[in-house]
Amino acid sequence: MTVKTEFSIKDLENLSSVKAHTIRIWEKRYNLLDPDRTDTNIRTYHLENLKKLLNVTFLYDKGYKISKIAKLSEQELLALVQKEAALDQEEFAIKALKTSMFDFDYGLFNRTYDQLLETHDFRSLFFEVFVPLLTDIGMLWQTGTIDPAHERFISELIKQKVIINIERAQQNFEQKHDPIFALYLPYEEIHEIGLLYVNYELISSGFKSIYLGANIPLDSLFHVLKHHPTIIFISYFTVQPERSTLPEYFQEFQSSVCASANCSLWIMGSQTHALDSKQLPKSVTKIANVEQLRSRLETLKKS
DNA sequence: CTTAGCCCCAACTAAGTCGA
DNA sequence: TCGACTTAGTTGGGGCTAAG
Repeated sequence: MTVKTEFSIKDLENLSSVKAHTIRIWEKRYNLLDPDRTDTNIRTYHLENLKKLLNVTFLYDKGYKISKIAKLSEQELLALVQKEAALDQEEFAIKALKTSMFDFDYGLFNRTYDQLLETHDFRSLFFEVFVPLLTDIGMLWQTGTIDPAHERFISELIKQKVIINIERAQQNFEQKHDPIFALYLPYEEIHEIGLLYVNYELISSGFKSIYLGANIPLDSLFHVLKHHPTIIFISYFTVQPERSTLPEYFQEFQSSVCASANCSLWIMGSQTHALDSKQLPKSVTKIANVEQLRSRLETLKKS
């Protein structure tokens, strides 16, 4: 069997569903393709032309203007196609994960997760799929579309995946950098996924961490500090402590936890977003997002 | 010689954008 | 918000060529 290497404009029309007329006008107006010609001026296309046209129509169907597509270089075109394809996959995965939530279907959840891992590392999976999923679920939960059992079910599964990845990172862990971090949640704070993910970031960046977990009163921190005087605490506030009591909380941290030692607390989470960094006590640092956390870790690595 | 397919050009239509 | 301009796709006509 011989492989077809030359195509007529009609072939391209059939393969791409773009009218031959339109292909000609795209060539004329935007120099989209540059086919060879026969002696009698008939267009003949190569496989490369076909591939390009299929990429162009893929983007075109996504709503990109033909004039914009035409301005892209070959590399830009390819990159954009890959990005859109990834978005497609992620959107599809989020739908599948929601379905798994409604059916309490572990199998579907795990299959979807494994599939995503073929094209994503855990970090991008977490941010491109899990975070949007959790945001959506937050909405559904507020509007009463789902009940708490669904929300718990999916959150626990996500938590498990973060934990598995922490464990994996711990297995070939070697502490490369100081200082040590201690992670905890304050009283009544129920959202643990964010903090777990922070733990994952720390360990995979070569920092040692002590994961204290939920419902940790401030005086427990004091005891940790006795063993590790240079430790940095990280906490994640999404519902607790309440915004109005935050200054009080920081005050108490300052006076009862780090009375004599020099210590610091990094705070993350939605409850902290409105805080003004300048008004915080000097031992307390607000970290707006994981991006900022990573750049701080980079700085620590260098020192 | 007819027919089908391709070429190019010009004109039309529809939708979107812009500026007074 | 209204008319002018821009963008993009379609339609049609006239001409050329190859095949039946």
